[in-house]
Amino acid sequence: MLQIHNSLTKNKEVFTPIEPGKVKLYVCGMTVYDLCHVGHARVMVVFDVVTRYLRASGYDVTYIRNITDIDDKIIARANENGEKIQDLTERFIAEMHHDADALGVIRPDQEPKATESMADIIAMIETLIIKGYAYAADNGDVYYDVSEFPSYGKLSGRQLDELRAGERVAVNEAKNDPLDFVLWKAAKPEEPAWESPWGRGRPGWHIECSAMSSRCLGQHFDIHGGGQDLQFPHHENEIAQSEGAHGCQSVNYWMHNGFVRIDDEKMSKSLGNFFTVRDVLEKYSPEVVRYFILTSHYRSPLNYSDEQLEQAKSALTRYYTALRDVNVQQSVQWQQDQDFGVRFREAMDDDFNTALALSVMADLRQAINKAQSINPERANYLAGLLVSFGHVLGLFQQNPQDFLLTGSDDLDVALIEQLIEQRNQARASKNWAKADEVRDQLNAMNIILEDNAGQTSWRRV
RNA sequence: GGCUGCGUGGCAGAGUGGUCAUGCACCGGACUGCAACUCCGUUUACGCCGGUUCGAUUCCGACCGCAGCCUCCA
Repeated sequence: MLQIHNSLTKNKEVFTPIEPGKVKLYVCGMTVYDLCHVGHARVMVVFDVVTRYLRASGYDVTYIRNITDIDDKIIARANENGEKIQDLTERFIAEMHHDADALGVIRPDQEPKATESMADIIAMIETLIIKGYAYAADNGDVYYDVSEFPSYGKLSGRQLDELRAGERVAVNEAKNDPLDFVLWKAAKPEEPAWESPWGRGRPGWHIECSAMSSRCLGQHFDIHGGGQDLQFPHHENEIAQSEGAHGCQSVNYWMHNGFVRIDDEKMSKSLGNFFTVRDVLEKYSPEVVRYFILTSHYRSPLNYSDEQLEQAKSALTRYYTALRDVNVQQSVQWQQDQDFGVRFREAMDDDFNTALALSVMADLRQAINKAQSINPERANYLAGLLVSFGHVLGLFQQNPQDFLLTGSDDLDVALIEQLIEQRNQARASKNWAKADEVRDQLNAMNIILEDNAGQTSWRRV
C-alpha cells in the first residue's frame, strides 16, 4: 500500500486517489531564461520516478508540468541579450527538453505555458474579485487579500501575524496589507502585456499555476509537487487562489523534494553556486547523474560532489558488468516476483524510498552474479528482473556495452581489438612480459581488460 | 527573531527499542600466469548530556552543530 509524505499534514499517509485507478499530478516546472542546473534535474528525475512508479503500480497517471515563460527575470534576460522574449523562452524550452531527454525523464502529458493560459488566468482573477478574495489597486495591479482566506499559512505552518513580524516583507503602498500578493501586474512601458479588465498587464507568478492546474486537471486533483523552496509563498498562495476561487480543496497530497547542495549550501542561481546539467553531462553519463540523484531519499538534502558522482559511476559499472555477462530475459514483470519484487515494492511504497530500493537491487545484482555459473536460466531471469526494476527508476535501459564504453567515441576500437588480439596471442604462448606490456599500453588509454571464461572484454575507466 | 528539518562507520546513505542495511573505498582469502571481473570474509557507526526502559542509535528533555523557509528560486 503506497504511502506518501504529505507536506500539508507533515505525515506519511496512505495514498488514495480521488478517482480509483487514476492519478492527477501537477509539478511546478521551470522558469525558462537559462539552462537547467542539477537542482532542476532533481525535480525532474524525482517526479519522473514518482510517475513511473505510479504507472507501474497500475495507475493511469496524468502528469502536468508547467512552463513559466513570462516573468521579470525573463524580461530582464531578454533585454540583456537584446533578444526577443519569445526567442529566449523557446530556446531555453528546447534546452530543457534536451537535458530532460538526456536524463531519461519521460515527457509530462502536458506542459502548459503561462503565456498560453491568459484567458484562464484572467477568468480566475475575476472570480477571486467577485468572491471578495482579491481587489484591484489604484496602480492597475490586482492583489490577493490574504486576510480573506482564513487558512492562509496552513501548508507552510505560518500565521499571518508571524509573517507580518518578519522584517523582510517589502512595503508596497498599493497593497492593503504587505502580505497581499500580486495576481496581475500593470504593464510598464516596453514590457509585454495582455489586455485585461484592469488594463494592460501580465500575470503574477502564483496565479499561473492555479489557473493551469485547474484547467488541465480540474479543481480538485491528487498530487502537487515541487521543490521545497516553493512551499512558501508559491504553493501557499496557490492554495489560497485555487481554494478561494473554487470553494473546495484543491490538492490532496503535497510533495516537496529536498535541495541539491554544494558544500552544505543550497545550490541556486542567486547564490551562483550551481552546475548546469550540461556541465555535468560533459563529464558523466546521464545515467550516472540519475543514479546519484536516486541514492538519497527525495526529501533529504543531496550534496553534490565529484566524489559522489564517481561513486555512482562505480556502482553502475558493477550493475552493467553483471548484465553484460548474462542473457537478459525479456519482459519480466517485477510485480510478479515474490522475493525481490516484494522487497522493491515495499521500499517504493514507503514514500518512494529509492535509496532502499537500490539496496534491494544491489542484492539482486549479487544474486545474478552468483547464479551466473551454476544456474544460467535463473541468472537470466534475475537480470530481467533487474532491468524491470530499472525501468521504474529509469536505469539499466541501455545496452551494457554502450554504458561500459561510454565516452569511447574518440577511441580507435579497431586498434584496441587489435591490441587485445596481440595480447591473447602472447598469452597463448605464455609470453607474459609481452602480454602485460600490451595491457599496460591499453591501461594508459584508460581501457580496462577483463579475462572471463576464455573471452577478453574491455571497458572504459 | 519566527517556523521547518537534520546530525549514522573513511565517503555516501537506509533503517530499527534487543540478529544483517546497502553502495563506494580499504584490508584478508578464493579465482587468475599476474591482473581485472566475480565470489567469500573482516574491520570502522549511530553529535553531546540527562531521563524512560530489563535494554536506546531508535522514545522524551536540555545542549551543541548544520541546513532551509520567512524576498526571486526546483
